[in-house]
Amino acid sequence: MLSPYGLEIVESCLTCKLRAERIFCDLPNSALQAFENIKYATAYPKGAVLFVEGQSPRGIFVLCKGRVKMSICSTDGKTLILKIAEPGEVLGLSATVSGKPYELTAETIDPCQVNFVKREDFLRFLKEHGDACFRVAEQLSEKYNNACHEVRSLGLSHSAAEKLAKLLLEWSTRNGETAKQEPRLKLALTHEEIAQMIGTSRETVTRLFAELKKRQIIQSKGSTLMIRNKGALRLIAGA
Amino acid sequence: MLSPYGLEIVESCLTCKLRAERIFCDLPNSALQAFENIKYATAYPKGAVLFVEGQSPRGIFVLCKGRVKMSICSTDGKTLILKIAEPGEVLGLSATVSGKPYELTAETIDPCQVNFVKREDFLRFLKEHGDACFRVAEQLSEKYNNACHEVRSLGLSHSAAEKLAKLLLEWSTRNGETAKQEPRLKLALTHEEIAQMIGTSRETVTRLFAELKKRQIIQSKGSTLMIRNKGALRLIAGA
DNA sequence: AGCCGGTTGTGACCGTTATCACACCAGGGT
DNA sequence: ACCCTGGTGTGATAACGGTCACAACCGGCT
Repeated sequence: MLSPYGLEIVESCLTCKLRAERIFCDLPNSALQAFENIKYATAYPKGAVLFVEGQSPRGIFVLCKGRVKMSICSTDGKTLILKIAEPGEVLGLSATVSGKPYELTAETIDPCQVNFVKREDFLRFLKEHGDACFRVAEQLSEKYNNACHEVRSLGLSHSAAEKLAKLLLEWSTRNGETAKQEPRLKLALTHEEIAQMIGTSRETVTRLFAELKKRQIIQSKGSTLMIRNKGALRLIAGA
Repeated sequence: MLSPYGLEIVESCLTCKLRAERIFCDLPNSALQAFENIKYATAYPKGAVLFVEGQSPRGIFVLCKGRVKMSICSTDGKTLILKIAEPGEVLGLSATVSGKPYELTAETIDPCQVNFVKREDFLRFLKEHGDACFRVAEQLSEKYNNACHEVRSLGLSHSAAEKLAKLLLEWSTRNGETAKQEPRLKLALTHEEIAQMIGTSRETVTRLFAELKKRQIIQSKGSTLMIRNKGALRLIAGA
């Protein structure tokens, strides 16, 4: 079957082939069946806003397909991207558990498939399924861990160069490029967005990239970026 | 009874008078009894290190009395204080749940009473007590929320002045001084430590305080600080 | 009293980076 | 071909804040 935004919808969690790899989805069948009954399978186009920071929590969004930009934003319009969520992640979890407002804004950057669960339903589900509750704790730990990394990067770096280098190195540890001498990665974000990820200005990012290219540390063709000198990059990252 | 560091030890969680006010301690009696059996009541002097970031998790530390400084630290020795933990908080929780290394360092800044629970015991306890598991999720949400605030402050502020103003305003919302026109607060930290909380240098903090005093926004006698112009402070904080 | 360590105050200097202001260059639509 | 829009390169300028270097201060100790 084909959905609105050119997505093939996975109808049921029970038959989802991606289950085993995911932290949250991989539950015993009884719990999964219960989950099945309270979830709403939905799809969003690129650029859709799932929730906005400050809203009181309506429920959780389990991301099945596509990527979602998680950000905070100041009164004067400056935006900071905390992370790009990947399939398998549960969005809005901490707010839904605690009842406090969403602390982030979630905006799709691909067409996305999402399972939504209303807050009351979800809380009831947790009370009834202890094992799911533990998974939630695990997911929250994961998120906390992430946030700590962000704090470390933002708070302990001396320069924008350091933060950019850290980001590139982190990206290069994905997609099985970890071990490679000269890892490649797809630059899926604009300079503006990268700037928002490391808390600096767009111009600075552009200049830093130019600098890195001049020093032969990176190289790019099209949207593919190749790290030619991992050592030098690590040096800049301050480790 | 009197303990090593001049602390009066609360022997049992079951009779602890502080229970009701605390998020984690307030559990049904059956769970609390089980908790009682696996916890070790311990006491630490001021300056003791409960755990260090990067260590693999030995277990959780429930803080009953005293304050604990939670910080991260870079390779070159720079320190960033994320928060000062107060009684009732559970330290090392996310690492213990996920099994990943502690992401923070915990150091007592008062004589402290702490209930320690070994990781295996704690995980078993969680499996057997669904309601406790939910409390853990709540605590983790709380911590995540905190971390997000830290990220916001570090990442979206334009200046050190802004961050300091935010910190002072946050402090002033404690101790029931919230509503007051000219809230007072005890300055329990040195300029150095304040600097580490907002990710700036000690000298900058000193200069900022001088500036604020000159502009009659704050006033201090001894270790007591009085906010004389909340409006102006809020303006500096950018809200 | 005198000495000490830790803390606070202050000046000078200089690097990093935000900001503004453009030029430039795709790609898409008409 | 044209324009537009959104992304990218690059210079000039100013300010914020880190760092170094001291002086001043304030307990506590002997």
